[in-house]
Amino acid sequence: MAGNGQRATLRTVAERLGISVSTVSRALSGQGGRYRIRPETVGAVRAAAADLQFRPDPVARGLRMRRTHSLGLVVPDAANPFFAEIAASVADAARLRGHAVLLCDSRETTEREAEAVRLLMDRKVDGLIVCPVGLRADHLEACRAGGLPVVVADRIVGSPPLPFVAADNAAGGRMAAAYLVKRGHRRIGLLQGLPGSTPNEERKTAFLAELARHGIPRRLVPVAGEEFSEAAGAGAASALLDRHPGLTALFALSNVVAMGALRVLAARGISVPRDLSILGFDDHPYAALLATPLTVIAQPVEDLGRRAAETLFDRIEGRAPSRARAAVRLPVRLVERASVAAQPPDATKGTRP
Amino acid sequence: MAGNGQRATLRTVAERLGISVSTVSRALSGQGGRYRIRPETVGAVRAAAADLQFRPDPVARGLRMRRTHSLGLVVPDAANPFFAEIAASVADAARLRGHAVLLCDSRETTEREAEAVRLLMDRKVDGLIVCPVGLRADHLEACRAGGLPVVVADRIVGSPPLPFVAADNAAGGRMAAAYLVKRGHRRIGLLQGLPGSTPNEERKTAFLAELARHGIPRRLVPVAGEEFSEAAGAGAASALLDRHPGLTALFALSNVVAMGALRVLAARGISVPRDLSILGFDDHPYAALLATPLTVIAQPVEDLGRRAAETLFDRIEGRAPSRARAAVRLPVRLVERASVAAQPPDATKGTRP
DNA sequence: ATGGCTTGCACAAACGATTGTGCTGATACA
DNA sequence: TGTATCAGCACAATCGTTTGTGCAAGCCAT
Repeated sequence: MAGNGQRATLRTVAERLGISVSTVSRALSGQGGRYRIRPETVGAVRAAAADLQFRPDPVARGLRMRRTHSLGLVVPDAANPFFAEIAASVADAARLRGHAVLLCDSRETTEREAEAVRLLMDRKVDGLIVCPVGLRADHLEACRAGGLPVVVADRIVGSPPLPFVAADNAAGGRMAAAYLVKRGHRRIGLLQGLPGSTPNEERKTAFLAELARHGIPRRLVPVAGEEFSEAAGAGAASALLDRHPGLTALFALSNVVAMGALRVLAARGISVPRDLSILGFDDHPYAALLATPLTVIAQPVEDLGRRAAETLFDRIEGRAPSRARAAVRLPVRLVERASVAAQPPDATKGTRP
Repeated sequence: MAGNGQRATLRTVAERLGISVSTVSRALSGQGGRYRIRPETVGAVRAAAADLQFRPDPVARGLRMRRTHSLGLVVPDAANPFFAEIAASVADAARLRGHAVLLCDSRETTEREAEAVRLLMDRKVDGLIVCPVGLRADHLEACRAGGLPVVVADRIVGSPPLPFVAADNAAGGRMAAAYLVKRGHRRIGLLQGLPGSTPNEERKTAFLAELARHGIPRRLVPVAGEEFSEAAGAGAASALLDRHPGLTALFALSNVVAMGALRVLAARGISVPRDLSILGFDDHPYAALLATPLTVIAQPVEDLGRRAAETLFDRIEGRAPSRARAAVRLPVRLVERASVAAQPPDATKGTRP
């Protein structure tokens, strides 16, 4: 071991052995056979490289190869447990492949997201995983056009859709409706997230359709909410409570929306599930420890990140043509806790809420 | 605008103007004055660059300049709300400086942490923010020795300590003790995290000292727990409850430890704070919505990340010599909710628990 | 002995930026 | 007229890799 301060480069190794850099490069990259390097030479190179603790410089390699072995991850809010878990699982998947993860937080704005995408493209990441904020996807389409593999997670954007990994939102919506009905609820309010976004529309549409199948037409189901945020969830809950006092249950289309609702219920002294039942979309680590353990439709968040990374690697490594459409749907499941009460069948069935 | 598919390089710009790359480089980097480039030339270069949408390649620049304008962030668990929020604030601070953030998750093991540090050093990050897992810090000392700026956050490691940004743990310990005593508690158990780690020792020492000042000697304060994890917190809570049934309050030294304790209390049907009071270290977004809104010693988590990034940039940009010791302490505060009951003064005062 | 084939490696050109050092023409000055 | 000075730019090396091609030496066959 020759720890002479400076980092070893190919040249260091080559000079020590009195051979050329190209030979060293080929010997180390396993191209010894293809380029007819003598096995003894390869052995000597390996030994010298190990001895000098040679590690190829990813920056130089990136310049030459136009591949940086890194990928970009853009999330709307890195502090949100949902995206934090996605980040964790993406980081893990990337590590296994020897890739680095460049993390950007779009702070829930499309401008920041576009800026992040530009930054990451400039940095020559090999691929991009984006949990898009909103509805437009020009900047993402541009990546695809530029030949940069992109996979979106959670939400689906673009037409035709960009390759995506998402939860089976429709199934979740149906399960939610069926469950609430089974528990005897018929006057149900819907706390939605961002209207027009895929998770919102898929969940909402399936939910309303399933309610309709059970004899509750959609005009009897009040809907409120304008985005996926705690504040919007609180606002939506307040609005619904004020305008439709007869509701017995609320279905919140995301974890933060549910949390916003819980805060206003707590503030108003409304007891869950005695006075009002709540069903949420998205689980989170502390849902079971809440004042009322929250019953939820849980997404497999960790899988979401892992599958997104795998889908991306398929494209990066050319196993899937980058023009191919990937469409991965992950199953959701109902986690029954205590926030949805069994509602005694009542006479007001079908009453306009 | 000439969108001819390929990205513009310095050469593209130079050729369009019929001048050399070096002139273009200097004109764009504001070195026009130092190198006596004619102002009209500079203007023409700027215009052409804008027209061609030239953006310098960070990879090539990184190779030449040995500065990548990126920084590494290593956390023990990216999905933990505490570290997720640190990640979010670091990402934001980095964005403001035009730096990218490379995120690594050490999964709470020192080996992974060392591996991550190696990866990041290889990638030539300009600096490193590490939330260390454990007690040893050889790999971090090695960075410092190698001239790579390092700042540790949350925990303090190394001797002499690496530059750090941490909460005022001792003050937190004192506040906790004083508060519990003020509420009438005298038989108190301590649920610790990783023994030997700085947050743990600072919090514990100050807590026990303050209790002693109030006439509760440390031999009367049972301590359990071996690491900062929910499982360990649960185990420690079980052990304390079994061996010291007379306790009226528990002080948990981290958020996850408190959560573990809450789970066993819930499982055992012990009501908080009626049967037992709980005080936690670390706030989190949903603490107020828990079955019993948790009273905590809150750390300014966002500041922790931001200050760590700022401290790092000071070193990267040479404002602080990298041999200088940075030692930033951030104030903590008591957030009073409902998990600590006022304990009636009792006759068993001083009784061995 | 000579031509051709293989073996085993070296040379050099990229990749795209930065930067020290020339080099040329014009002006100024003696 | 000769030369010193300066403006204004070009040339080329460099960072550390990868990779197409060239080129000697050895071997075989004729």
